[in-house]
Amino acid sequence: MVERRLSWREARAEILRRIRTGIWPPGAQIPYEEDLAEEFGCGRGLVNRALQELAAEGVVERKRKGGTRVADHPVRRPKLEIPILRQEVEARGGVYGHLLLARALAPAPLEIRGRLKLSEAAELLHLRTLHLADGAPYAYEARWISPAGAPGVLEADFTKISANEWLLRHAPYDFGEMSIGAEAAEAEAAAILKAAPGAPLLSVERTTWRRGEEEEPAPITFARQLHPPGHRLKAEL
Amino acid sequence: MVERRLSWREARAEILRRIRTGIWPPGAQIPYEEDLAEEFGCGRGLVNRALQELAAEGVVERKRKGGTRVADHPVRRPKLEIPILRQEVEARGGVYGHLLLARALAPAPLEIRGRLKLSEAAELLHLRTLHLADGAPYAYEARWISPAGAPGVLEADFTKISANEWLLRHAPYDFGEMSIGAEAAEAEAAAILKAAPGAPLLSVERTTWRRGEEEEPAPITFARQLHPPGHRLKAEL
DNA sequence: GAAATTAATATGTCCGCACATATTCACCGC
DNA sequence: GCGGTGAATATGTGCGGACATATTAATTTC
Repeated sequence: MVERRLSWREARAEILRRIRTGIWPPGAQIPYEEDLAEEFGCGRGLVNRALQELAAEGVVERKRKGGTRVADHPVRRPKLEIPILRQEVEARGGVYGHLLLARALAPAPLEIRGRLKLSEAAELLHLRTLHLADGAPYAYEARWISPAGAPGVLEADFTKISANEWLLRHAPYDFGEMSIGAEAAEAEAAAILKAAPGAPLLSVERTTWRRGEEEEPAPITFARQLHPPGHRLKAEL
Repeated sequence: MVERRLSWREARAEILRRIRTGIWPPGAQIPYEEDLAEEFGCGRGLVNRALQELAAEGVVERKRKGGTRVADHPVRRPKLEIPILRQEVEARGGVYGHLLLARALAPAPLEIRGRLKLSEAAELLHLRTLHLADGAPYAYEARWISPAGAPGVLEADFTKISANEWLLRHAPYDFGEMSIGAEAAEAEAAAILKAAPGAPLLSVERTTWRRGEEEEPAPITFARQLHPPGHRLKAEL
């Protein structure tokens, strides 16, 4: 039971607490909005808002007539902090820099075509960039960009602005995927990152698409960033 | 300009569109709620709701008196998928299992004390567990649990239920951190995970706390999971 | 008894209003 | 000028009511 009159944020917190502590276990039916509103001493609107947020987060499932129930797997979605390299570096008080090591327009390798879900073998812009923090290697990036998904990309000068930032500005994506793993440094990456060959590198891959008006989603870019040994990504739970 | 009367979801989408397409560039001031409400043909409440969601996502920044402006770096927070091993395994259609390799009550090592921000050298429950997917090594976990933060933990039988799930059920956390990196397999981990010594392992560390009523937050647990080579974490952008 | 219709119900959406709260800005006295 | 004071203002929160919509349950009809 609750004593005070709750705000909608407090109501959400209280509901979440009851789910987390097992008072309302997964699959259980939650009291109706009106009943909760009465218990919490607030209007139905506030309970509705709280429950809608929880539903959006995947904690509960709601159906008209049939009420609200706790999701089978109440999800906790950790939020990864800033995946944009420049911000990552500057947030730590470092000076960001980048070097364009290679630039080429070439047919997409098979692996990349798969990542971007490209049916035909289109020509892609391929870039290799070294990102620096305070002059030290921070990430070695291999990137493929679809000129169809990012108009104007062939004219851009990526020695001045990083591909990451250019794309963010000129070809914003609608959705994408990210994948994180550990890889052994092969010779080239080891040399560039000043790591020992075979050293464990953190690998971060990103693929992004743009959703057309009524067409099929168009791939924009695929990028793989390799971080030197010791690098860690942080997230909040 | 907009023709139809918009719902709050449509309003949010329209505002997001204007930001993404650069009509309202980063740093720009957004019209006031009332003006937008008039343009969208809806009440201020709906515009308020739309803008609040965008503010919660970090797309815009709002201040009382001073209005709403587009964030300098309209943030995209990738959502990591299910970090709970059992669900991770079962979602891929695998059979989950786990083996308790070691259990001991011992004073906290210095490194762990630092992670949990423990001032005194309290005794912690230390566990080493091998998580399995279809019988194959999936993750090798080293975990320290504070009996103070997780009452009853000393009586739990972790051969039957994994520490992860026991904690989720009996000592839910309020907040925590997560850190992801790549490490070379030392001898013990390599043997247990059936990997070559020195092979690149994905390391996932989690620390969780519970927020007391009015007291200081109490640490619950710190866990480090090492995944065999090739393992990748997925996230949506 | 099966199928179609109707009623009941819980959530979804929205409005108009009111008041709280934080911040800015103009004004005032010195 | 300079610091303090108070009004103006945009957002934050909340209520109560209304109607829409989807789904289930009950009822009627064949």
